[in-house]
Amino acid sequence: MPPRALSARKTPRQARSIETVRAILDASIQVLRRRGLDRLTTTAVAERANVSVGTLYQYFPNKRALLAEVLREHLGQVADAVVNAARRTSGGSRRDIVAAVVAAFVTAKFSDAERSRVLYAVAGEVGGPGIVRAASERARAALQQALASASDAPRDETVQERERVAHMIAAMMVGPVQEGLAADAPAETAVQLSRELTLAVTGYLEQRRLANSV
Amino acid sequence: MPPRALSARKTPRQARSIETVRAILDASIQVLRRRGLDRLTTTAVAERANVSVGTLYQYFPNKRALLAEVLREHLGQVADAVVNAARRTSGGSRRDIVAAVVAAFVTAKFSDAERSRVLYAVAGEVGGPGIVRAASERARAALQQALASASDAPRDETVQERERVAHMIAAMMVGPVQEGLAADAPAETAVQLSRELTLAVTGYLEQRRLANSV
Amino acid sequence: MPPRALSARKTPRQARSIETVRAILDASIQVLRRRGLDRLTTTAVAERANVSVGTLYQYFPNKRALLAEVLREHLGQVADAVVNAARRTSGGSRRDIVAAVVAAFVTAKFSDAERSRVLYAVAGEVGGPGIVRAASERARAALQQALASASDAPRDETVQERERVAHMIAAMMVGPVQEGLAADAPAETAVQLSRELTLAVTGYLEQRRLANSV
Amino acid sequence: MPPRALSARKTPRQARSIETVRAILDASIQVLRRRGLDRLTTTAVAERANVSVGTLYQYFPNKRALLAEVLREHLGQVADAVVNAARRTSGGSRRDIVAAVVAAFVTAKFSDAERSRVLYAVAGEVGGPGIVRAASERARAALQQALASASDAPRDETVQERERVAHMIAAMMVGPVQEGLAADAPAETAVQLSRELTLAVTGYLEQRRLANSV
DNA sequence: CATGAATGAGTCTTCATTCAT
DNA sequence: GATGAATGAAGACTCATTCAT
Repeated sequence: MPPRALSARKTPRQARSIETVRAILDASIQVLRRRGLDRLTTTAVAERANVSVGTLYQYFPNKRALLAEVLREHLGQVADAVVNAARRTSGGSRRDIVAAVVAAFVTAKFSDAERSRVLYAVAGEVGGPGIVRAASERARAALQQALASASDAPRDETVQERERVAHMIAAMMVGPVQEGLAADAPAETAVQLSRELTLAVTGYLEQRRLANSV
Repeated sequence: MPPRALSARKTPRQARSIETVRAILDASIQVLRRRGLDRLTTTAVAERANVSVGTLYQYFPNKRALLAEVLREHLGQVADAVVNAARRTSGGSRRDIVAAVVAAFVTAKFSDAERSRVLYAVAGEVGGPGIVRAASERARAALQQALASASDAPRDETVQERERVAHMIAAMMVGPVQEGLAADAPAETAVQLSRELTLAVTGYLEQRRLANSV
Repeated sequence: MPPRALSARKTPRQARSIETVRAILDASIQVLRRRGLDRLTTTAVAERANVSVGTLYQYFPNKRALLAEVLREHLGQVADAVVNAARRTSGGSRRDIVAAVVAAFVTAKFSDAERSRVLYAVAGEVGGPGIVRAASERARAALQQALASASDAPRDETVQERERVAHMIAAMMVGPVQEGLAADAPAETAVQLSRELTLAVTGYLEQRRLANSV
Repeated sequence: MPPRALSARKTPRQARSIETVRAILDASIQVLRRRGLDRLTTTAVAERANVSVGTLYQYFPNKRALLAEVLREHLGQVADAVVNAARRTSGGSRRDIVAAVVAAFVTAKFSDAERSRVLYAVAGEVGGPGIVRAASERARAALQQALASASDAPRDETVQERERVAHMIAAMMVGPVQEGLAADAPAETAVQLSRELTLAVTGYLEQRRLANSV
């Protein structure tokens, strides 16, 4: 695997190294919080992580790679949550699957709301969209599989349709969650949001069934 | 780019001035396309607009205000389209209203897909979220009013519920459209997307009715 | 007289022109007051004078010439006051001459204290020292002549000595007045200052006599 | 140059750093000499100091702070000289104190005449007057104390009067020295100047005594 | 491996000055 | 003569990245 611009320069093996990388990653989010993306400097990140800039560059080839990693990690966790929910409910009713996935997504995003919020800008950066796509692709695949295995899955659906549906569902959740995060909404919003989103997704599936059965 | 005034420095009155501002605004999008947000320089914009940097600064107090205006204009047009669709179908069935609004939103976004795409990063910038909120607020209000006046509007819905619903619908559309734009999808996608989104929104309303009538 | 960088571009003959130049000169001082020398722009001056920049450049070849004129005018008035005082008291006692000259200088400087204060920075600019020298030269010459004609003038003083003395006296007044202006001192300070300065100058002359008579 | 911090960004601890700061400070004066204040650019200073602009900004937050430091250093040295002279002659006759202080001031100013000269413009800048005041305040305090302790100090003088006198003396010296520096005068002038100033100051004290004893 | 001083290309922004109307 | 939009050279300042210690 040749070194690429957006991947880490070296995979840390030592415990010490792992801690350092952890500190840098966390510090990045702190700085993102306090100063915003366009005033995030590598020096500021290093300072907050209590390491020198040189050390930062020991683990990340450049600033973009650092931010990419931060984003990747966050989205990875969110995707993990969704994948787990999908697997856990696999074989259940479509409504149960949907409810679980929606709840997992919303919870993951709101568990560290500020982080999710500040990372929004990073997602728009160069390379960001690709990372977003990768994560959502993974989530989508799990969701698609779960829905296909649902006890009440429609038998006559093509793979292509299933893909499209899973895509839609994954995408549908993004906007409302983003807006919920942007508002100064507490945990209460999250619950509210889960319910509404579940209704929306369930309703979408229902409408599709009706439309197809005509 | 430190936070500063986001409004224009001088409102152009002369025909000549209007053309100049137009050129600058358009050039900004060109540069956004070719170089991306983080390599967008005021000099590059001025050059592409065939004016001097000085002239650019005659109309915009700083770079951020310029980008804010570009975003504001774009979102304004989208909001206009949605508002018109909502007004046009006001009094009709909820399904018709939804179909019209969804179609208007998708069409507006896809009519200049590249512009929509590149502006995504700008929306994440400082100040961007506020502009996004302003536009979506306008769209949401129109949608809410139209739904309230729908021939099949539920009588027992509170204003608060109506607001929440309109909010959800407006937010639901964002993700799928954004993803559709990110893909190299042609006009075909837009049609597809409209249909699916209409199903989703209609389904959402339907589910809410069922849930409330229990 | 060929056009030089620091002189006005054209001597205004018309009443209208004179008013305009007056307005520009006054506006310069206003701007100096409100924004300070390094934030004084030709546009700001023109605006405050209610003329266009173009008009300003009709009367002054460049910014430096404008500021030079402002300084020249101010120092000219001060020099005039001193010259008049010297002439008026010519033939009187040295003490009377000194008292009159000191009072004239202090009064002229304090009559528009703020103007004197803001012009201090201008005097340090390129060309400023020359203008200062010209004005003080004129004042010094008058003072020298008056002292030479004093009823109690020492008979055995060489021209060179007289020149040196007049120089010293003129220079001695500068520091205390400058400092008085820098403080937020009211008119009271001016009176105080005149007295002290008169003592100092008189004392200086007295000491010189004693020294010479030894 | 908007008003900002006038103090150093980072206090140099390393020997290397101290040298660097020294080089920058000296280079500033060189540039002031060759190009004058208004053509002094941070780049030019950095170049002459053989460092990069970045390094300059590592030690000074902005251009103004740099110039302020240059001025502060110069005036500090002058004040030191005066303070030392005052302390050294403390307890002696007023004439001796005055002679020593005047000589110290003139010598300090003339020892690097060009530097003194070019710094004149800097003193007029925003922030300059404050620095000047601070230095002269220190000098004045020392002078006041020395005069109070003089063997021939008037017993009936109030503290307020003593303050005023010291103020006057400190201020009186400024003008003649400034003018002496502006002329292309060599060391000879300095001697001449010291003598005349001593006469003036002594005369001032004498006149005050006469005035008070009436 | 860590450090952090040094680098300097790259940006934004200002403003004196011109000149077509 | 007056206007003020346009110009663009110039300058302050930042910050990702390197590398000698």
